[in-house]
Amino acid sequence: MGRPPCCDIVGIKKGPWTPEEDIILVSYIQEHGPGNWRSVPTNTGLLRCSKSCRLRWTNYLRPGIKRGNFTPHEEGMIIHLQALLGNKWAAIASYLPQRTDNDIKNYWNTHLKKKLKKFPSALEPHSSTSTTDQLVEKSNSLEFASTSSSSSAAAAAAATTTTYASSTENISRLLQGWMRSTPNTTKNEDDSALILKESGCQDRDLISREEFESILSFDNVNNVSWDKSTCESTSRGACDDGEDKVKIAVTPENNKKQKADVNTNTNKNNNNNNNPPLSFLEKWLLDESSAGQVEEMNQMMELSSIF
DNA sequence: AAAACATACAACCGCTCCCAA
DNA sequence: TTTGGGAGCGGTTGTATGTTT
Repeated sequence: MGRPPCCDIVGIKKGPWTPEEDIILVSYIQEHGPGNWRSVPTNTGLLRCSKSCRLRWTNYLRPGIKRGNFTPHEEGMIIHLQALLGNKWAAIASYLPQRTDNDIKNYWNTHLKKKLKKFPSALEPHSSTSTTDQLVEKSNSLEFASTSSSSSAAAAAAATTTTYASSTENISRLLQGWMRSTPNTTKNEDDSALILKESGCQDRDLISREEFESILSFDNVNNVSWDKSTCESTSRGACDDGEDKVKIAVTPENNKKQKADVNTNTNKNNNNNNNPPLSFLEKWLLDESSAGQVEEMNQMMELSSIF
């Protein structure tokens, strides 16, 4: 005689979440933090089961979730990680922290499975050797590049965003303020420079104000603003007021710290998700053709649809 | 213009795992 | 050691939206 599933309880609401429910859930988590999902419905008055609340948070409302099209590099990562790990979507998602396991799973089922059926060569192994540091460097720079290149796609997506979607974006914006005030977020200028470096910025790179702010705000740097003093201290460079651009410079100290942080994150990932050793992944991650291969596949797909 | 079909993705369901009592 | 409950994961479904006929 087991108890009935929580979702079978009479009075529990199912189906799409309303903006009002989202706000209630977000404000509750803002106050108490995620976790103890069992108590969320009773404490908030939401007519949802705990599972539904957790799912809504992790797959949709959680800050830092990247929406919109997957980049060729992300595609490549998913394809290779799927080949390596199988349908372990949570484990795969740990390598793509901005994507949810649900998103990756959906993308695999709707896009990649079909593509791979047509072009199984995308799974062929590639060889290369390099250090873990190089892996991280490349991974980060690819991430940065994809963020920039996907801006037009993001803009297009934003143009077609529904009223409801807009409201969830507003919730996300509210959450950014919360994230900045939570512990363990990056707070000082050294860390800001580090984030810029981690985002793929090189010494003396000239990046736009938009990029500068998006990189830093995404990584929860407190009170990032676009003024000369911030630019100078944050990026160890200088604002070009006329051009609205900032010159990035990264000190050797930051490189040192980056290594330490990267190691911490790597260990964390491995501990939490039983991920495979990095040495295997670095082989293909560092392979330039990994992303290119997917692009090539996309081109072939386009051609095949024409003929 | 409308119906039929295809696609994308949010959400649900059922199962397993983990942990505390 | 066993057991019950909570959390997390992967598979699947339902529905909204877009595209084609």
